Amino acid sequence: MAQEDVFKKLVAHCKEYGFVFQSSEIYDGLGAVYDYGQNGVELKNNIKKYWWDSMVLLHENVVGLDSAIFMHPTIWKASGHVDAFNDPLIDNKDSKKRYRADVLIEEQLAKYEDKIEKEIEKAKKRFGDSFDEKQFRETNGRVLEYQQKWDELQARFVKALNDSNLDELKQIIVDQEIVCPISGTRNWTEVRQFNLMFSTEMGSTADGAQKIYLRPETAQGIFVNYLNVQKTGRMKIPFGIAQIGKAFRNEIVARQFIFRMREFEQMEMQFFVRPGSELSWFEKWKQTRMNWHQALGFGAENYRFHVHDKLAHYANAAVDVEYKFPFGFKEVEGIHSRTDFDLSQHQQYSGKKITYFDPELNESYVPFVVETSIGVDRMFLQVMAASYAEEEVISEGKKDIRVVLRLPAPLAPVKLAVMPLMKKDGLDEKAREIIDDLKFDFNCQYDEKDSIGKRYRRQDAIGTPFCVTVDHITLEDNTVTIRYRDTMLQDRVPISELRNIISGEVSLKKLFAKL
RNA sequence: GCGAGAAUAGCUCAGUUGGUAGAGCACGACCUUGCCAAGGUCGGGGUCGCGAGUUCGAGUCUCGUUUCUCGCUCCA
Repeated sequence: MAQEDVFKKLVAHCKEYGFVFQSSEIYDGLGAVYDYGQNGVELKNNIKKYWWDSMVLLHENVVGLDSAIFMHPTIWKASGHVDAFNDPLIDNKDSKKRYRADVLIEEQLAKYEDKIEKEIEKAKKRFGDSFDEKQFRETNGRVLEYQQKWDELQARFVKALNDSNLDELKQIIVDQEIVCPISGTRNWTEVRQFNLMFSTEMGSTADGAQKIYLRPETAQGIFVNYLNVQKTGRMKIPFGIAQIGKAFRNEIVARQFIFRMREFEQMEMQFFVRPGSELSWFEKWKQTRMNWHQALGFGAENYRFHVHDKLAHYANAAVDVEYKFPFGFKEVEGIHSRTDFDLSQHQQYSGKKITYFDPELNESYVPFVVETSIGVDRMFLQVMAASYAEEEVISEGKKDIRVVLRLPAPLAPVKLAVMPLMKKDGLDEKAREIIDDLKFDFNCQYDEKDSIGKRYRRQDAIGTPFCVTVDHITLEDNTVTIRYRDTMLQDRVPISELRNIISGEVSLKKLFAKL
C-alpha cells in the first residue's frame, strides 16, 4: 500500500472512529482547525500525561506551570515576534517566488539613486577638478528628472507604509513597472500583510482597548514567570519549568491534517542552567527526549535527529526529533539551546532585574536556557500513524482484513471492553457488574450489540487492549475470557484477577521503566 | 499564496448526450444465532459542499466561492 494511501486511510479512520473531526464541519469547516472526538480526547490526554509525568514527576528539579494565553503585548516585542512577522508580501505568479513588497520598492528607489550617481560620475570625468557636484545636482536636467521621480516615489511609499495601504503598495509596483528578477514578468498577486500572530482587543470600550496577541508559543509564559517559580519554589539552578498549553499561529499554508494547525497545543520545558554549561545540558536533554519517544516502542529506525544549520536569532544549538510519517520524516519535537536571549530581552524591556544569585559561585547572572518543545497534535498524529495497521487474518479458511490500532496500552482511549456473549440469561447484568467494579480504575466500555467477533473488531479499531467476555460458565465459577488485542488470543481468568492483569499493562509505569 | 484535482446518505461509491436521487456497508427496532466483521423482517436518513447563471427543466453545463488532497512556496 502506498504511503499516501496509508495517510488517507488514517485521516478517514480518525473521523470514522471519533478521534478527530474538522472544526465547524456543518458550516463547511474552518481552515486548519480541528476538534478531538470522544476517543481522540482520551488519547490526547494520555499523551499529555505521559509527557507531564515523565517531566515533572520523574525529575526532581522540574516543576509545572500553567500561564495564561493572553500576555502583555510588550512580551512579543521583547521576544522578537512582533518585528519578525509583519511584512507586506507579494508573489510573482510566473516564477512563483514571494517577495517583500517594501523591499521591491526600496530596490526601485535605489535604481534611481544609481542613475543619478552615474550621471555624476560621467560629469566628473568630463569636467575634472572644476566639477561642482552640488550645482550639477541642482541644474542638470536628467538628474533633476531622476531626483523628482525618487522624491515622488519616496513620498508615496512612505505614505503607503504609514497608512498600511496594501493596495497602494501594489499600485506602486504596477506603476513603477517593477519586474520579477527571476521570471522578468509583471504578473503579480495582490500585496498581503502577513502577521503570523493572531490579535484581539482587551478592554470593553473601543478607545480604551489595547491590542493583544494570542500567544504563538507557550515558552514566553515560562520566561516571564521564571523568577516567581525560582523564588517561591526555592529552585536551584539547574532547574526546569514545564507547561502544556494552546498556542496560535496564523499559518500561511496549513496542511497535512493535524500536523500544522492554526490552533495547536504545545508541551514545553525550559531548563535554566549556568552560562557555559548549556551545550552539555543540550546534549543531555536531546538524549532524554529521544528515549521518551522510543520508549513507546514504534521502532528506533523510525526516528532521527535533524540538526539545524541555520539557527534562529535566539539559539546557539538546535536539533529536531523527526519521525517517519507516511509523508516522510517530519519534526515532532525541537530541542533548542536558547542562550540568555529571552531572559535578557525581558530584563531589558521590563526594566526589572531577573538575574539569579548562584550561591555556589557567589555571583549573579542571567541563566541560559535549554528548551524542549513538542507539539501535542503532532505527537498524536505520530502515535496514530505508528499504531494503525491493516492485517490479514484467516478464520474458518476465509481471509479477512482486520484494522487494528496497536496503541501502547497506557495511551489507549479505552482500556477494557466488557461484553456479554448474549444479552440474556443474566449475562448482561454480570457484565455490568464487572464494569461497575473496574470503572474507577480504567476507562471501560460495555457492548452487547452484534456478534462477538464484530464487537472485538470494533474495539480493535479504537485500540482497546483488552476485551472481556461473559458467558454461561462465568455464572457458574466467576471466570471470564480475556482477549488480547495484538495476538487475538484468549485466556480464561477469574474476575477477581482482572484488575491486576490490566493495571500491570496500562499503567504509565510500564513506559517509564524504559526511560 | 500559485498550479492541478476532488466534493452525491455516517462510510465507500454509482448516477447514460440535462428530465423529479440509488446500492452496499453502517445506524434503529424486533426475531434468530452465539468466541473473531456478512441471518431474517421492518424502518430512519440526502434541498447532490455553498451561491449565482444558462435552460421549460441542472447532481449533470458555465462562473464564483468554501473545504479537502497533491506539487511548489512559507514555516521565529
